[in-house]
Formats: sequence, structure tokens, C-alpha cells
Amino acid sequence: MTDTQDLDLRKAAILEAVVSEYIGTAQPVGSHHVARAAGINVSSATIRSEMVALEREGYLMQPHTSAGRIPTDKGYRFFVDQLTEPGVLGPVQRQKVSRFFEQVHCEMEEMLERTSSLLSELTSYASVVLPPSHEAAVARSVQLVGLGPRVALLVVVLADGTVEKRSIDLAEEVHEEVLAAASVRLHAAAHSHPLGGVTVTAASGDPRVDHVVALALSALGELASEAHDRVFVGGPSRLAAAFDAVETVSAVLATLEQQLVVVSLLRDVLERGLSVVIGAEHGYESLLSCAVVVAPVSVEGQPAGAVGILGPTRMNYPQALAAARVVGERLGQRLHESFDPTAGAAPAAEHRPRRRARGRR
Amino acid sequence: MTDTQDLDLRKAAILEAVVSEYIGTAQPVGSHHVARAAGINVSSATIRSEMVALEREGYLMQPHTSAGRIPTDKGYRFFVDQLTEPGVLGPVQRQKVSRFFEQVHCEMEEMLERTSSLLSELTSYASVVLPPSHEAAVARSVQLVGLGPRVALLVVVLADGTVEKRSIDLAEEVHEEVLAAASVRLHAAAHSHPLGGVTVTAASGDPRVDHVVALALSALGELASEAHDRVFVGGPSRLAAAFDAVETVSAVLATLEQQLVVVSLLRDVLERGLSVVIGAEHGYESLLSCAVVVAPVSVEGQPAGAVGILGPTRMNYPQALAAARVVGERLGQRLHESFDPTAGAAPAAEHRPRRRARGRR
DNA sequence: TCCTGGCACTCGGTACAATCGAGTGCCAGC
DNA sequence: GCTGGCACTCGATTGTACCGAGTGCCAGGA
Repeated sequence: MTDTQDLDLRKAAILEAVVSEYIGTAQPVGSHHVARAAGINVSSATIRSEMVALEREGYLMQPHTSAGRIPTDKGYRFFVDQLTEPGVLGPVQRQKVSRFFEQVHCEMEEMLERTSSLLSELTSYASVVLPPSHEAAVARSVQLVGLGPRVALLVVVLADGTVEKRSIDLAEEVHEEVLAAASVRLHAAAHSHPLGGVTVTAASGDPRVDHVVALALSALGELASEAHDRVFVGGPSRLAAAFDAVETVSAVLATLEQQLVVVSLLRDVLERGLSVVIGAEHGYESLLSCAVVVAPVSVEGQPAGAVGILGPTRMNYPQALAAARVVGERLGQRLHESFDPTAGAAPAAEHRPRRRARGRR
Repeated sequence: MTDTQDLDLRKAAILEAVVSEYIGTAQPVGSHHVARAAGINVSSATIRSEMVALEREGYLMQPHTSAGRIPTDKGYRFFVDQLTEPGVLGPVQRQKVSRFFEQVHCEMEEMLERTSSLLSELTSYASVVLPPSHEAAVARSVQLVGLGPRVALLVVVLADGTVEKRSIDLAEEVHEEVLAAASVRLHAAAHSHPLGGVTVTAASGDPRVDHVVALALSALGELASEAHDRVFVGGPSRLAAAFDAVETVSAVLATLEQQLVVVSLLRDVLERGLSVVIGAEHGYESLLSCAVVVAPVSVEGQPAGAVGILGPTRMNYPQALAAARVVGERLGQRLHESFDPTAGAAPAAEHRPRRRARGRR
């Protein structure tokens, strides 16, 4: 009964009209408006009866009798899945993207941060950028630096230019030389290895060194698994404009402040292979009135984080999908060019990426 | 005429009553309410005539005839300067602060970030934490790490545990050994020197090394001056609750997103030696309806950043002042204990800091 | 059978008046 | 110089009427 897959063609057209108009106006849409919409050639009366059916099937709802209809989450879902293809960015936006990726030249973090701003600017919603996981990242350098007599800092430089660190409590006082020796051993063991899989086989002659190395290794392990719980959130201020109830804004922002929640939301979406999550589809109560559009970022086919857009459920899906996809793709290329050691390093202004052409015209 | 300094005692009492009540209720305050307030022993009629005077002198205003009065920026200013002393934190809050500083144990950035959350939680406003400037920071380690054939990363570890980095474009391909040699020279030159004042005197034998060193030095200089344009903003979601117009929220958040603006605002306030800035007193139009409370953070008497609270002009100043002051002070101590090399490093759970006692009971 | 125009009905939004009440300014009197 | 009293203002609330967008239903026509 609720077989979703195919709504009768006319119903689909009506649903599309309702969603499109509601996205634009934020006002409940009445049968007359739908009748006037392009591609609909039946009277408003007919549309009314169809709308009753759509409502019964859960695609639409009425805020109150004698008002127009607004889409339900299910309605949006159908719209996104069946009625709309990715959409294309406008020329202005496309230019913004191009210019951005031509000009940006900086550390990883700053790049992600700015990408996040870009995405937010393109769509007028908040955006989220999830950095590549460190599990697979290759260490370029590992170093122990003494901070105090009993505190050392483990500094790891990854191939992508990221630097991670962690302070280590050395229960007892440790000599500079011991630290240095440990640092050398660590560097040798970790260099060019993925962060997750560093081991030190043989013991050195000095048990004090071994002790420090062991401590550092466990810290390294923690880094590998933990450190990627960061996201870059862009343009939260635009959320205030997208909603009208101040409490909604407050609740959504509060959720966005909890990086952990955002990270797991994004990961979850990615794992489920989705690109859009609407309203209650994710489990977060505070984000009930939000939708999230996600696009993966990949470097040479390997997953390397994601970009996301967070807006009201009545967001402009085609546009958001297009923006996320394009920015995700370009970001992947950019990461590849700038940071991947196998590539030609210094990024030139113009590079037509070698294609894996995807119906983008 | 507008001599501010002294309002007649009774006027001052009335002003105080109005401000206090308005801070609590956000409703215009009428003469009857004031008459009922503690410490006021005159009739509402008398108060009315005094209020007329206060309004004429610019301390109060009426949203419309036949409404109560609300304070102007000038009114708040007088309240803060003359009518209120710092205030004391409630026991619950004080406990939160203590527990926080006992438990927190992590890198600099995370500590600042969390401090920011703490401050926001204490006050229910947004908070801002300005990290210590790097100008004076002492380098613990300087390192060059090759990322690609023509790209190297300059990694600097500071005594406070901060790590800064900057990628360097080496116009031409550079050998690992050259990089290593340059790295060693840099480290020697920079170790234990303040970031701002690193120089390399003698040339090495190898011009290629010298070239790389020169590039790195200039990058180092940039780092010293630029890198501190960061702030940690906490609890922006609470702003949504503090204002009621959604556009205000949006404007304020947008301003908060521009780190640069926030940094210069804070620095400006610090330089002017103020601890409170109200409404139009700072020059930022978008923050017209905001007030900022700032407290310096100092480590052993040296300025080391600041903490700030950003809320509506009708914020609870005594509480905010107290919170900022206490957190700023504790943060300074904490930074000292954790990161200052001259101190006893490993921070134990209980340390009665040696005081510089300040009327805190 | 399905679509359509027509019709009665619903109900939120707006406009308007009446009322209420918190608050004011002014003034005569203590 | 303070106070109580009084007339007045004006936003907020309530009630009423009305408009109009929108609905559901139905009889008639392709």
C-alpha cells in the first residue's frame, strides 16, 4: 500500500509542484497554484482530489483545514529520489567555485575551513566539512619535544600536511637525550607508515628509551583513532535566516556545537550510501526540521572525508545537491594535487582534471 | 551638564532599580515597580519626576508614551561603573569552575576551547577566548618536513605546547638532505628564542641550504605576527536564546564568524583598559544590541590573551564580570602550571596556587 | 469512467471597535 | 519638596465581522 516506488504520473507532477513552490515561498500550496504550475493541465478540482490521496498516502499534510498543503518528510524524500536530478549550479556560483579553488593555497585545516565557508555561501545554508580520516594517513615525521621535565609533546606530521599532537605524561623525569633517542626510534618506525599500524619491533639497549617509546606508541594509537572527530562548520549564521522560530535556531545551533554528533551523523549518512537525509530520517530530535545533503570527497578513488549542507527540510535540494557534489569533487582533486605525494605537487592555476566524466555538462 | 560622574543619590538608586529589573524581566520598568524596589522610600510620583530627569539626561528611554522606561547604553554604563561591584559567583558556578580546572588536562587549543564552553555555560551568553600572542612565545622546536618534491612544511613547537605550521613553496626541487640540513640550522637558531626574533647569522657552506633557511625564516616571521588571529568562540547557540529577533541573531552570529573582527574588538577593549563595552561604544554596527565583558588573562603578570563574554546589552553585568574575572584568573594560573617551563610542570589535582590575593573570599 | 465547474463550508488573517490596565504628566495640598 | 489624586495615553487583549483562499462534495458532461 505504501509502495512509494511509483506514484501515478499525475500525482508525481502535483507533488513536485507542491514541493517546488513550497521551497520557494514557505507558504502552504493550494490547488489553484498547482493548477497554474507548468506541466499540469487539469483543473483545481481534480488536483484537490489527488491531493486528498497524496495526503492519505503521507506525502502531504495540511497545517489546518482550509489551508493549502505542505510536503511531509516522505514527500520531500520522493521529490529528491524520483523527481529531481542533481541540478546544475548557476554560472555565478560555478565561477565562485572555480575562482575559489584556483586561488586557495594554504594548510589543510584552513582549506577545509574555507571550503566550508564557500559551501555555505553558495547555498545560504550552514555547511559541514568532514576531514579525511587519519586511519590511513601516512606519517611524514614523528617527533618528541620536551615541554617540561615530565611532559613531552608527540608531534606527528602527516603526508597531507596535517599536524597532530598529543602531550605525554612521563611519570618520571626524563633526560633530553633519552627523549631524543626515543624520538629518533619513533621517527624511523613511523615514517611512511599509516598512523594506525606503527610498531616498534626490537628493543633498544636502554630501558628508559623503551619506556618512552612505548608511551608514545600508545599515544600514537589514540591519535590515529580519535583525532578525526573534528568537523568544520561554516555559516551557522545563515541558519538563523533559514528558520523563523528562534528556539529552532537555538536548538539546531546547540546540536551543531557538538562536533561528535555532527561527525557521527555524517558518517552514518555516508555509510548508508545516502546523499540526502530529511527530517526524522536521522535520529536526532533537535534536527527534526532540518535536512542534510552530503557528498563524499574522494582522492583518487579513496574516500577522504565529506562535505555536507545543513538547512531546513524545505531547502532547495537540487541546488544543494549540485553544490555539494561539485565542491566535494573539486575539493578531492585539490587535496590530491596539493598533498598527495605521488602527484606533481605544486598546484598550477589551470589543471583540467583527468576525467572520470560524470554527466556534468 | 552631562557630567555623569555623580547622579544625585536618589537618581542613582532609581537607575539601579530600573537596570536591575530590566535585566531580569526584559520588560520596560514603570514607576510603581521602582517604588516597590528595596532601598527606595519615595512614592511613585516622585520617581516619575526623577525618571523624567533621567530620561532628559540620557540614562533612560521610553519605547513609547505610557510605557515604562528602559536603560540606554549610557544608563548601563553608569550602572556598571558606579553602581555595581564585580559580584560573586554562586556556589554552584564556583564549583563548576573549580572542577573544570582540576580536571581539564589537554593541549592548549583544546583547553581554550573548553574554557570557552565553560564560560558560556556559566553565563548563558556566548563567550570568546583570545589565546596568548605568539610574539613573545619561545620556540621549543623548529623542523622542516618535506611534503612533496617542492613543498616543505615548517613545523614550530612553542613552549606553551602550541604547534604552528606553514607550508613553504620551494621554487625548485630540493633534496631531502638539504632540507634536513636547513632544518638543523633552523632548530639551532630558533630554539629557546621568541618567535619574533629569530635570525641566522653565519651562512652555511651550501647556498642551497641557505636559500631554504631564508625561505623558512621569512615564513617564521609571518607566523609570529599572523598566527594569533584566532579566537575560540563558545556557545553561539545561547545567543539565539538571548535575543528574540531572528535577524539580530543572524547579524550577531555573522559578525562572530569573522574572527578578525572579534579579535580586533577584544584587543581594542583590552588596550583601552576597559572591562565592559556596551552597545555603540565599540564601533560595530552589527553588535549594537550587544555588550562585551572582557577580562585579561595573565601568566605571572605577563598578558596572555583574554576571555570575553558577549551578550545582549541587557546582560547580567555583575555575574558576567565575576565569571570573566574568575575564569580569566584561573586560566592564567592553569596556563602557568601546565606550560610555563619555569614552573613545576606536571599539574597535580590539588595545587593551591600561590596567590596574589584579590578580594575573593 | 473520469474530469470539470459549481457550490456550500471552513477557518486563518485582517480590520475595527471596545475595553483594560500599566504607565505617564500634572497639580493641589500637606 | 514630597505625595496622593486625577485625567490622559497608548499598547495589549478581546470580540466581532468579514474577506478570501482553500477545501470537500456532487451533479453534469466528454
